[in-house]
Amino acid sequence: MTDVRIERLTPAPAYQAVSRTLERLIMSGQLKQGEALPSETELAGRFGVNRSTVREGIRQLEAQGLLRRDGRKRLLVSRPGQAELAPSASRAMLLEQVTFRELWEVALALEPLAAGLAAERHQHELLQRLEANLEETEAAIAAGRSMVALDTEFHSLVAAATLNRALILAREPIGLLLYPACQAIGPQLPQSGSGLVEAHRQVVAAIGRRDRTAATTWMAEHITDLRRAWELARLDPDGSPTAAGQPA
Amino acid sequence: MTDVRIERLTPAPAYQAVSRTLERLIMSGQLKQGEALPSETELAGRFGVNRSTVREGIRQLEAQGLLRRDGRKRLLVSRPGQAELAPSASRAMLLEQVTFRELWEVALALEPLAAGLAAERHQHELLQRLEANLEETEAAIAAGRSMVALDTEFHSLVAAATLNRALILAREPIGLLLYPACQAIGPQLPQSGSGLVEAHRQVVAAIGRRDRTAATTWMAEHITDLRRAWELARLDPDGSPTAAGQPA
DNA sequence: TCTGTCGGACTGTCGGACAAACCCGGCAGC
DNA sequence: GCTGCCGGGTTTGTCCGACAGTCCGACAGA
Repeated sequence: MTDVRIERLTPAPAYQAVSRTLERLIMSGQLKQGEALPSETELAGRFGVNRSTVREGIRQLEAQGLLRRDGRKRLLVSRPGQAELAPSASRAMLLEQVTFRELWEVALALEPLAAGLAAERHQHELLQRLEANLEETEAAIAAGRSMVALDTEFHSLVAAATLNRALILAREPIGLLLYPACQAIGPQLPQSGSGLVEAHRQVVAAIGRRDRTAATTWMAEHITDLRRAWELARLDPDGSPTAAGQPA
Repeated sequence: MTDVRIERLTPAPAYQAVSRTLERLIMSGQLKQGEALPSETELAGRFGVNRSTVREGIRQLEAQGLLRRDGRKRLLVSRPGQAELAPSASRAMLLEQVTFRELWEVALALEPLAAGLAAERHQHELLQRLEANLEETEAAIAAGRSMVALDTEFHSLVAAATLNRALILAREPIGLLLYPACQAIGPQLPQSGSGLVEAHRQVVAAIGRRDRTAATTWMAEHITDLRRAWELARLDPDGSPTAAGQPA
C-alpha cells in the first residue's frame, strides 16, 4: 500500500457549507461588526438552499458567537468575546478533569503577569472597580457571606486592567475554575478569608501607585497562598477541582 | 415609576432548550463520552418538539464540540479538545485585532513555563517527536523552505510534554497567531532562521536532560529574540499580526 | 402630538416528504 | 465454513409548505 493521503471523501453537508461561507465572509471583513444580515428567506435564495438548511448553518455560527440575534429579530454579526469563549474552555477542562495543580501552575504564571501589567497600564475606571470589589469583599467577609463570585471577579478585573486582550482571554477560563474551587472548600479555613482580602488589598494598592514589581510579587504570593490553603484543607493537588462553576 | 426590576421577557426558543438540556446531560455525566445518542426522530419524540427543532439544537452542540458525527451516521458525545477551542479563540483574537505585543507578553509568560515543566515531566515519546521536529526544521532551513508550520508545532509539542492540559489549552491560540505572524515576516532576516533553530536545539537538549532551569531560560531567550526580530524588521509591536493562520 | 389600528416582514415551529447512505440479516456460490 | 451479493429497514440531509407570534412602519383619529 502506498502512503497516499486519502482525503475524507464526504461532500460536506450543505448546512456546513453555509456556515463556513458566512464565517469566511465575516473573517475577511466583508461582513462587518454589527452589520445586519439578510433575512433567512433571502439567504436561502442566494445560497440556493432551503431555509431550514440556512437555519442549521446559522445555529452553528450563533453557538460560536459570530452571530447574534437582536431581540428576536434581525441577525447581526458580532465578535465572540470572553462571555462566549471562557465558558467553553472551562467546560472542556471540566470534562477533561483537569487537576488543581494544572490550573494552579498556569495561574502562577498568568496572574502575576496580569498584576504587573495592570500596574503599568491601568486606567482610572478599572482601579475604581477594583477598589469597589475590595470593599464588597470585606463586607462579605464581615457578614460571613461567600466571596467566590467576588474573588473570581477580582482577578478578572486585574486582567482587564492590563488592556491585554490575549491575556484576558487566556486567563479567564482558568480563573473560572480555580477560584470557585478554592473558595468552595475554603470555609474550613477560618482565617483564609482575611488573608485573601489582605493580599487583594496589597495588589490593588500596588496597582494604584503603578508599582509593577510590588504588584507582581504580591500577586505571586497570593497565588502561592492559594495552593497552601488547598493543601492545608487536606486536598490532593492532583485531584479535580470539582463542584466548580458551570456557568448556566 | 417604581424601581421594580423588570426581567427581559423572552421565552427561550425551543431549540435552545434542547441544546441546553443535552448540554446539561453531558456535563452531568448522564451522557458519557463516546456514547451514542438516540436518533433525531426519537429525540424529537422525547422532547415533544419537531425534528427540525432538534436538529437546530444539535447543530449548536456540534459547533461547540460536545457532539460529533461518526461517519455520517450516529451522533455521539465527545469532549471538545484543542482542535475545537484553539481556532475559536484565535478567531476571536483576530477579530479583536490583538497586537503583536499582547500575544508576545503572554507567550513570554507561558512558553518558558511550558519548557520548564516539560523538562520535569516529559515522556519519551514527546521528546522523540521534538527531536524529529528539530531535524525537519533544519532540513527546511537548508532547503530554504518555510518553517512556519514546524515552528508552531515545536511549541505545541513542548506544551504537550508538560502534561498540563490547562497550559496546553491556554497556550495554543497564542501560538497559532504568534509564530505564523513572525515567520511570515521573517524571510527578511536571513540569519533569523539559524538563530531560531539553535534556540530550539538548546530547549530540546535541556528538556532531554531534565534541566528545568536551562529549559526555562533558553525558551525565554527564544521568545525575547522573537520580539527583537519583529522590531528589526521595522514592524510595530503594537501592530496587528496580520496574515496569520486562519485555520479554515 | 399622542394613540390605536393595520398590513407587511420575519422568525420560530410544525408536519410531511424523499433520496442517499448505512446497518443487518439472509442467501447463493465456492 | 467462508465469501460475496442482495434486499429491507433505519437514519440523516434536504426540501416544501404552512401558520402563529412578534416587530416595524404607516396611517388614521383624538
